[in-house]
Amino acid sequence: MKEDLHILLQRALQSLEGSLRSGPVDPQLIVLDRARDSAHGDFASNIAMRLAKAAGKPPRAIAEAIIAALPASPIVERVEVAGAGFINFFLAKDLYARELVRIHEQGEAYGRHRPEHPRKVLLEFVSANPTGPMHVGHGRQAAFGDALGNVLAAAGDVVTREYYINDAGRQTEILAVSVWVRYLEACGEVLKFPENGYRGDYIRPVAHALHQREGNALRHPVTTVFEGLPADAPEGDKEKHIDALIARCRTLIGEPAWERVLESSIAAMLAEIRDDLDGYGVHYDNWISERAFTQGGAVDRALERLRAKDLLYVKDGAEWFKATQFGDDEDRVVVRENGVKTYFASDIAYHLDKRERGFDLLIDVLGADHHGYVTRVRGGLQAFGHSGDCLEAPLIQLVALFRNGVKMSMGKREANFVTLRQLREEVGNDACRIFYLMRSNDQSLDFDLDLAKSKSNENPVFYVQYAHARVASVMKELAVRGMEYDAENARQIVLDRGASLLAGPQAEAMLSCVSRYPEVIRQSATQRAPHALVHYLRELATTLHAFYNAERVLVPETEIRSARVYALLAVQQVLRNGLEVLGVSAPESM
RNA sequence: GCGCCCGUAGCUCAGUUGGAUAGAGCGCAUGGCUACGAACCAUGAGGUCGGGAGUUCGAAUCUCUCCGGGCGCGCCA
Repeated sequence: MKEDLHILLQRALQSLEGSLRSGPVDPQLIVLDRARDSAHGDFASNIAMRLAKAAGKPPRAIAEAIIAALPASPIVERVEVAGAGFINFFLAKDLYARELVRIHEQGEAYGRHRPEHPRKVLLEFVSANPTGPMHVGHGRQAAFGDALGNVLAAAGDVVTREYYINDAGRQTEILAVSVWVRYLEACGEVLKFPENGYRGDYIRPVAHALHQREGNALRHPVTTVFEGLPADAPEGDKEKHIDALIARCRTLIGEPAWERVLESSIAAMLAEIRDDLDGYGVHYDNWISERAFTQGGAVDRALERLRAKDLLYVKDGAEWFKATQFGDDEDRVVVRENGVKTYFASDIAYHLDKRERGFDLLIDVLGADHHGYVTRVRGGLQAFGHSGDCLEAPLIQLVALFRNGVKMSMGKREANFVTLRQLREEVGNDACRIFYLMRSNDQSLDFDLDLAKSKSNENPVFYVQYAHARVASVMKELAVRGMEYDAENARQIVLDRGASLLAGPQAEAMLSCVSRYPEVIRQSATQRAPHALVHYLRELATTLHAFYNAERVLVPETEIRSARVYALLAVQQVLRNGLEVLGVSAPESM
């Protein structure tokens, strides 16, 4: 609807190029918005005001000229100049009724855009370390990433979802040693658990499984294990302590056994994460293992290329990347003094690989605490000649969980924290997702458990789902009463007399709102803002509820009934499409 | 100290390529079920858009500055 109008405006401006003294007008410049006040018509454009300065003419004069140059079209009833130079479009009355027909014809595809040359987008999100279960912060990232992927796909991008498994590096070694220490306990040893280990209960089953497989083969007396290690916190340094413990473990049990512990621990954590995401309805196209990626030599090759470009140098025994050349605050280490490559090194290679796989746009959904990291990764891409713009990193602000009005602690190394699974089981997937998605990603979120569970009106999921179910209920009632509804017949009635049959403030508001859906999808994609869709769906549900309360649907008059049912089914379709994009179910009854 | 995010109605928040009278939900007040689901609807009260300055036809939106809150600033990931 909006696109048709946009084309008319473009044509008008093209024909005026000479007289406006402003040269060709970039179509991007043409802003066309829904009028907030119906007195201003259906759509309004401020293009005349934007051109006024360059053209050296008053906005209203330009507006008049544009209107005069506007090609005749059946969709436009009349056009006015208003205010400082707004061009207000009043559309043909039957246009909204015709849009209903379009919704019925396109069904699930309504609102989806099909550009000629779709972008290839790589969307990486969650990528939580496989060192424990996902927490409520990951839940927000998962909901956002998944919905954003759906929104982009609906807007016409080809989206690939990827999970990068951080299964290399120190954190996984800490995981393995945590499992081993719990294993020692399972063997009957009594000891003090390291401060910097993963102390969560989820470690214990992994340790018990290890005990079942290995028996006491990896058991060593506590005195041997801790003999001569640097002191743990609070007296000593917990980092030094755990690193020494890792080294001790590897010596005592041997490298082959260490590898078994490491791999089985990671596999167990990863299985739980995949299971969690699966249960949450989040599915990936690719799972990329950092270890496999590194072992394939990709990181070494990337570093070699950087050396060849003279973008690495050695200082203090470590090798550094000249990140400052690309806007970072300081240069960054890629190879540590001990010869081990940093996570950043593999991330450079990984992002380079994404581009070399042919993706136009890379999106990393990150927790807000990673914001300082983005510049250097972008710098890595720029070092290989890629534009910095090809990487975007929407930051997801923190989630604070409240129960009974009390904020709950969330550290992964703490014994007790609320997992995503617990949250889902407590409040349900749908409420969970909507709650996460209704706020802008750069707004921190207080997740009130009691509120999400209470089925109160403050949780819009019920409101929107109820609107959807309500239409289903009307259809059931129609059948119960034995009333006639023929879709083809209704279509013809709406095409012929839709504007008059669906008149009245509530019907008009509903029809106008439902026709906005394609615009909302586009805007939501452009702004990387799934929450805009949540707000829209709530608004659409409002117009449906208002219409339902104002007008009786199942009336004896066939034409009126058909038109109203036809309209409700169209709104229901759009609600379903929108909920689908958000990853929320659209129930027939509640 | 530096960087990023946030500050809008009593509460939680929408509103960013600058546009017409700043919106929604909750809460509060009042009203609506003997006909399709009242998990709903209708009406109303409620604002110096954190403060100040600037840019211009026009600023919640852009710039500067100050205040307040959150998060980062590792040879961790």
